[in-house]
Amino acid sequence: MRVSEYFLPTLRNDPAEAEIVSHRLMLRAGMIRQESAGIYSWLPLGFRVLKKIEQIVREEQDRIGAHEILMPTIQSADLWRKSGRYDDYGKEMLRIQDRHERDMLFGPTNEEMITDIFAEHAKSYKDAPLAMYHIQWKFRDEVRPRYGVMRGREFLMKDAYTFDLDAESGRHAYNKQFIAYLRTYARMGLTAIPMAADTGPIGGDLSHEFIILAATGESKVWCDQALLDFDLTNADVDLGDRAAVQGLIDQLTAPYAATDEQHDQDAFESAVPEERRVAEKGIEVGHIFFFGDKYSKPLDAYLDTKDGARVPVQMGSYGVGVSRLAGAIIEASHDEAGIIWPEAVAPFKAALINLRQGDDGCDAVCEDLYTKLQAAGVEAIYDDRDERAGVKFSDMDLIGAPWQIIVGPKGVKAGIVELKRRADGERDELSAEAALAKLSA
RNA sequence: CGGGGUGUGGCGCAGUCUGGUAGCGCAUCUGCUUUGGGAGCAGAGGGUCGUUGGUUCGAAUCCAGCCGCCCCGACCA
Repeated sequence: MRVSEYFLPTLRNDPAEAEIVSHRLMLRAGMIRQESAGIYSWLPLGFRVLKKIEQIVREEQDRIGAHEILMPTIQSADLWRKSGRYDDYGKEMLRIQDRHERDMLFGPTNEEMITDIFAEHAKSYKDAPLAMYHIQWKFRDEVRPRYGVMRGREFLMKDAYTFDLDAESGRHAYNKQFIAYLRTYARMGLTAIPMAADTGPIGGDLSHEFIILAATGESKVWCDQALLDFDLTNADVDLGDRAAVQGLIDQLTAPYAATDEQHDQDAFESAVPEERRVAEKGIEVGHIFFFGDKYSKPLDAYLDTKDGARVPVQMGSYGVGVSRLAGAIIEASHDEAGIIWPEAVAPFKAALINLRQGDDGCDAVCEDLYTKLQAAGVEAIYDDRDERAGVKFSDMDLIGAPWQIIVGPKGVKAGIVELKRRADGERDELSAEAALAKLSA
């Protein structure tokens, strides 16, 4: 992408309304624009990141056998009256009427709808187990939206739902999601800690939330360092083997982990040796629930068993705040100059900086490199604007591509370019070919 | 929902107390000079001062209502 042809409205000053760092940086980097309280447009740069995050979430859901669907944002009130949540949900639910004065709502979540979908077609034990998910915009009319996309009213969420014949099988579905969640966050360069959680208004008896560590996080967390050291991406477990999966879950839930509400300092100190005690702040980026027949009974989702009985399907639901993650990742990874994207979610892997636009030598090297980067499949943003070096450095640091290739007149004469790693500022001087080879590797 | 703040060109702000017809920095456009960390000079364009009503010869400024947005708390992906 050429910056000269892109829509990248970076800001030099912090917008007054943005308090926390991710909100400030997202606005300054031209990722989002606020439309009203808690509602944002995603501009080209931000949208690229959102899509990257979404894709990782999608791949990990697919990997555990969940099927992607897409349900509407607008739902009928009748469905919610059946579950009783039309009244229970309160003012957080945005209620609307269509032209026939039928009660509708902008979905805050989709348990009712998907249960209804499942119930219509699934009739026997042969139809379970089943897992489906969608990635769709939700609306929750928060009392106080804040912190940019971290607590928006309209937000993008992945919500998955599992359907099983019995609780044991349901537990296995829950466990697979648990593993998928940890893998999802790990792939984004995040350390996520699973915490036993309250089930809240969704109900049920088994629930975990996933918290990523960030100094600016909202909640305090205490846990055993062992949880941070555990490398799940290397844990090669057969997802079909219930006992093996349960073993892994037991291993991941055994160490101490708690947020403010449940934290018990004495228990923490007796359970965790001093050198392994972690007390930090975090951001909730996912929440999973197993709630059995809470929705299947009222919405009439029953399955015939082999021996002719009729049982309510056992369900779980699993949410990931996709748009929130964009902010959360920035909270976890930035410096004074701007965002430092983990490679997996970076809008561009490399920023090609031409320090002397219009200089024949610099232009030639940059154009050649840009073409070759594209050919090699390296997502690059080429700052080809007629701007001073300082402006380009600042903007490219701000938008946070993991790598910068800096091409200046002196280097061009000597046959070298500079490769700078955004995270730590480390620079290498090398030939353009070598830089290309390193980035394509 | 309680408490506190705020609204003035795209962004950041001054002006409001003490009423006299809108200003600064950055950004934008033009020209020249510059060119490895947000350049210099010269010129130009851009604002119903959130909104409605009131007071007044005259309102960004005073008064009243409404709206938007932000922060703190209680509540949440």
